[in-house]
Amino acid sequence: MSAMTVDERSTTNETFRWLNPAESRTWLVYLETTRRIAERMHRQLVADSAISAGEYDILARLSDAPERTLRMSELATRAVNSRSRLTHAVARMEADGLVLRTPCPADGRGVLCTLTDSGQARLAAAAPGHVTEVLQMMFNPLTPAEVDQFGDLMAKILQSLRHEDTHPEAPAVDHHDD
Amino acid sequence: MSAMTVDERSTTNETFRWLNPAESRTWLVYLETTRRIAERMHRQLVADSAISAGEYDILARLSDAPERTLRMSELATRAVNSRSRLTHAVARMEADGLVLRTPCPADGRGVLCTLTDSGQARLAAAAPGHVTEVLQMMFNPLTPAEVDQFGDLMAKILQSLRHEDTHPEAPAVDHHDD
DNA sequence: TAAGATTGACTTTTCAATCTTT
DNA sequence: AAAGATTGAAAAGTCAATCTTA
Repeated sequence: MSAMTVDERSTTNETFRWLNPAESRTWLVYLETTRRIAERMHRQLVADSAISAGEYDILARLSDAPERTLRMSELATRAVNSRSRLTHAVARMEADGLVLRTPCPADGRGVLCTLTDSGQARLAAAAPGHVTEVLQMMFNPLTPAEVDQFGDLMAKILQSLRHEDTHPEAPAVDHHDD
Repeated sequence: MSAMTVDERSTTNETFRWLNPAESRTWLVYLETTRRIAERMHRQLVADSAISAGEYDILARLSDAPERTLRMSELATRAVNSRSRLTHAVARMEADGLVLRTPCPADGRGVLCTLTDSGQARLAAAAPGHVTEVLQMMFNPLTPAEVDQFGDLMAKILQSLRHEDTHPEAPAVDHHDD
């Protein structure tokens, strides 16, 4: 994705600029690394436990929730995003007996999604292999100090992403030179 | 995806362990951050330029290649992965006039994929908006030193990933305590 | 009217053949 | 037989309604 290097800046308005070499290199490494990690994570889960990465995520969120239960909207926010994708995914998982849906007593519009014993068992069977893969992919190559550094940098980016999602149109750049 | 916390270690063999708190935190931040970045990148491209992130990637790889041309297998490796996904995607893009396929003269099995002028124009139109989004998402919140740090950490992980893909079954852990 | 969730149509991806050339 | 690429059917995801309750 390095057609940052297309030299066409005629559509520019305002203070547009391209990526500098350091940014470009970091961005390319970022793209390849994240793509590979997602791919390997998914493959390992499917091969060893017959669940997709998205399904694992859903099971994990439910497992951590009180009563192993979460409202669909909450689950969508925490796990996969997209309401309708979650509905489709949960419908498939319910057919497989991994989760269970019940009307929400407190709010007639809501639906509660609960992890079944079977779902919990599937998660428990999948978790060690998944964690081993995560360790091998991401943490074995890093020292403890680097693990923290990496987390800090990611957190800094994430904070900015969340901020921009909450306050759209707010550029969030520091303009100390105008 | 924090069902690293499932306390079931019976399926363990060898020297299995769970993530420690620092690793767990970094992993969760990593997952949310990368998911958000991929999502925003894709949305911005579709909204502003009517192309998907995957299509942008294909256009960009071709644009950087000599003669704006790459063999399908090479393009698959560099861009999207999966042979058949690339075939389907390129078929759609060819129908839209963005790329062109021709038999490979050197190897009768191969197929060359070439970026058309129309495809180049589409890429040029999309690139500034895309780069602006990348800057805003990833680089505005970081100092130049942090950009390098981040790139270095990612590169370290990537190197290990590539190594494991090349040498399967080689754990690549340092066992300085046995 | 808005929020929560679902539905169905359409698009994209995956997976397992298949076909051709080396 | 193996590599490069394609195909078509099945699975998953997206998007724009739709339905129900607050």
